[in-house]
Amino acid sequence: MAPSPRRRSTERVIRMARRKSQRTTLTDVARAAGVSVMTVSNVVRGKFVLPQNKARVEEAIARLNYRPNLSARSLRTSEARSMGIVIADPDPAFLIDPFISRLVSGLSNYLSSIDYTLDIQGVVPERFASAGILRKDRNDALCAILCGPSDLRRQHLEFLRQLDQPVVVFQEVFKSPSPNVALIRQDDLGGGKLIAQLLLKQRVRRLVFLRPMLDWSAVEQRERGIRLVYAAAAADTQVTTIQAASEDFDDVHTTVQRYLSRTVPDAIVAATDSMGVAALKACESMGVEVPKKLIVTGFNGFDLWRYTHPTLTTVMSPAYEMGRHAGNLLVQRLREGRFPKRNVVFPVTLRAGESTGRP
Amino acid sequence: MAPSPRRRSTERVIRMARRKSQRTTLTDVARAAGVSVMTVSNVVRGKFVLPQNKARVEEAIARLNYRPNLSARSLRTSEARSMGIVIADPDPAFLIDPFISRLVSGLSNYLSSIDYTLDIQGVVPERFASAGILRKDRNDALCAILCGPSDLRRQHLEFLRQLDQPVVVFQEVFKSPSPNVALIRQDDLGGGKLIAQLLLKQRVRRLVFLRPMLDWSAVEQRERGIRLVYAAAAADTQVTTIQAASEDFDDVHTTVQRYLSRTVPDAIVAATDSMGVAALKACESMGVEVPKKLIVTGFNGFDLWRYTHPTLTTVMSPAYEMGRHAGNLLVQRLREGRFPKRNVVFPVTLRAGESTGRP
DNA sequence: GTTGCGCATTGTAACGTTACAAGCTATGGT
DNA sequence: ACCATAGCTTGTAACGTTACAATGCGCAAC
Repeated sequence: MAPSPRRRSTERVIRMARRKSQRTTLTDVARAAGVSVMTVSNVVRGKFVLPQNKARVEEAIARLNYRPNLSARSLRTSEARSMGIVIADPDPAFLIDPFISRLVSGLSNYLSSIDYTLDIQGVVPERFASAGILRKDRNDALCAILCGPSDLRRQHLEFLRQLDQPVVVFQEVFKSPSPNVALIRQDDLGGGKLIAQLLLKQRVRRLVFLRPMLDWSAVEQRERGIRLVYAAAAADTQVTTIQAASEDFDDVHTTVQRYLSRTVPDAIVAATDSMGVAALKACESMGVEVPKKLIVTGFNGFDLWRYTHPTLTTVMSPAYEMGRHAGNLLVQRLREGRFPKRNVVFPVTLRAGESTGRP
Repeated sequence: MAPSPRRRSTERVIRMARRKSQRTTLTDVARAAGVSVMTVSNVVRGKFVLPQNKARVEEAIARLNYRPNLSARSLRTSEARSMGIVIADPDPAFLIDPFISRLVSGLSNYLSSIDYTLDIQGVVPERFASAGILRKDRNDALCAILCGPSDLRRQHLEFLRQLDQPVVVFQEVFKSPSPNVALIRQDDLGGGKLIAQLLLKQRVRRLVFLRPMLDWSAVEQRERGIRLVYAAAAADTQVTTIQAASEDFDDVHTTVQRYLSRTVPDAIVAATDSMGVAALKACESMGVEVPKKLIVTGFNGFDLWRYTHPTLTTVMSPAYEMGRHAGNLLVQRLREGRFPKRNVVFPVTLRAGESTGRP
C-alpha cells in the first residue's frame, strides 16, 4: 500500500521540529506567524502579501531574529548576489596602495547599493591560480587587479578567460580576449602626454623617467606618452629612463641619490607618487633645490601630493570611479548576457603642484 | 502498490540528465569517471580514495572544469568558511585610511591561509543596522570597525551583540558585553604616554593636543595618556586641546593657522598622522620653523612619516597584526565555542622623526 | 571452506530556500 | 442563489552537497 500524503507530511513536521540547527528558518517563522513558508518567503523578498499577514510575519521575523540563509537561497536560485575581487600583488598589505584601496572602495560601495556583497582576496602572483576565490564558485562575477611581471599577467589573464564567470580586469592593455572578459583602465598614455606637455612649457630639455624594474603595463604607457610628446618637440630634448629595483622608498631614494651625484637633469618624472616623494627626499638630501634646480613630478596621485614639500605635481587617477564602473559593467553583463563595452578607458587629470615651479 | 526503489532511482537519473544549469556538478564528474558522487566528493575534500579511482576522478574534474558549489556545501554543513568585515565610516572611500587598509589586509591574508574568504562592506554610521552584511547569514563570523560618534557606536555594539554570530570589534574601549563579542585594540593610552615622555625630554612645556571634533575613543585615549604624563610632571606645564571640524586637510590647516596667529606653543601633538601633516604644512605657511620654533608630532603613522619635511615623529600602529589576530581569534571561537580572550590590547611603538628635533 | 574483519565505495536523506502549479476565498455579475 | 474570476496562499519538488548507514569485496585466520 502506498503511503498516504498526509502520513508523509506529518513525518516531515516531526523532523523539522527536531532539527538540530540553532538558527531560525522560514519554517520557524511560518509556524510562529501561522502562515505557510511561501508567505514568509514572499514577505522577505518584498512580494505582495495581504497587509494583515505581512504584519504578523514581520513581527515574527523581528521576534525570532530571522535572517535568510543565503546559501540555500543561492543554491535554489543559482545566483549569489556577490562578486569577488582578486588582487595579484607581491605586497602582503595589498590594500595600502591608494589606487587599489580607492578602486575597491568604489566597487564595494556600488555593490552595496544594489544589495550585492564583495569577496576580496590578495594573492602573490606566483600562486594566482590556486587562490581560493578562483577555485570555488561563490561569486557571480569577478574583478582582478594584476600586478606582477607581464609573462605572469598573461598567464593569469588566460586563466581568467577559462573561468565560466564574467570578469573585469583593471589596468591591462592586452586586447580583451573573450566575451567573458572586459578591460577597464585609465588613460596612462594621455597622462604621460599631459606631464610632458607641462614640462615642455617649463622649458625642460633633459628629462629623466624614473620607474621600477617591474614591467608594469601602466608604467610603460606613461613612459610612451612622455616619449611621444618629446619626440615631436624640439630636437635638443632628451629622455632618459632609470630604473629602481622596486617602488620601495629606500630603493628609489638611493637610486636617485646615485644618479644625481653624477648628473642633474632638468626634470625627474617618477612613475608613481610614492617614487616621486622618494625622489623629492633624495633631492633634499643632496642639496638639489626643487623646483629651482630640478623639477620633479609624481604620477597616479591622490592626496599625497599636498603633503610633500614642495607639493608634488601629479596625474590624478579616477580609481574610485573605475571600481564603481566595474560593478555596473558586471551587473549589466549578468542581466543582459553580454558586456555593453569590453574596453573602457577613463580620462586622467593633471594636478599641478609646487614641484614643477610656477606655470 | 508502493513505487519500487529502482523506479525512483531511474527517475532521478533522468532528471539529472535534463537539468538546465550550465555548471558541472559532482554528478557530472561521477558519471564521467564511472564512480559514485560520494567518491568524487571524497576526492575533492581530500579524504582517502584508492589511487586508481582518485586519478580518474581528478582527470574528470580537470577535463570538465569542475568547481565545488559553495552554496550547496555550506547549506549542508552549515559552515560558510567565510568571514565578514563591516566598516562604519562616514568616508565613502573607507579603505583609504591606512589603519583600516592594513587591518583588512592582515585579516584577508590570514583568512586566505586557512582557506576562508572575506566579505567586506563599508557603511555610513547612520545606516549601520541595515548593512546587507549584517542582515544575511553568509558569514561564520564578523569583524567591525566603528568610526563615528560614540552614541551611535554604542548602538552598533548592541546590535552586534544581538547577532548570533561571533564578532570582533576593533578600537573600542567598552568592556566586552557578551561572550559573542571580543574587542581588539591598540594601546593608545600607552602611545600617548610615549609621545608625552619624549616631549618632556625635549623640554616641551606648553603642549597643544590637536584633535577632530568627533568623539572617537582612540583619540580620547591618546589625549588621556598625554595628560596623565604631563599631570605627573613639572608644575609649569600646560596641555591645551584644540579641535578641528574634521580630519580633512583644509579643516586642520586653517584651524592650526588660526591658532598659531594668536600664540605659538612649544609643541603640537596631532591625533592622527594626516592631521600632523596638515599641521606641519600650516606651520610652513605661517613661517614657523619645525622643530626649531615648534615641535610637531603625528599619531598612528605608517609610512607617511618619512614623506614629510621634516620627517614626522609618530606612534606606529600594529594594524596588520591586529587584523591577523582577529581572524585567528574568531577561528578559535568557532572551533572551541568560546573566545580564549575577550579583550586584546596590542602594544605600539614610538617612531622618532625630525619634527621633534634631535633627542 | 567458511567466517569474520577492515575498508573503500555506494545509496539516501536531509540542509533552507524558491519556482510552479494547484487550492482557496471573497467579490461581483447575472 | 450561483458561477466566474482574480488574486492571495499553499504544498511540493527540486538546487548540489555531505553525513550516515549499509553494501560489497578481498584477505587472513580458523
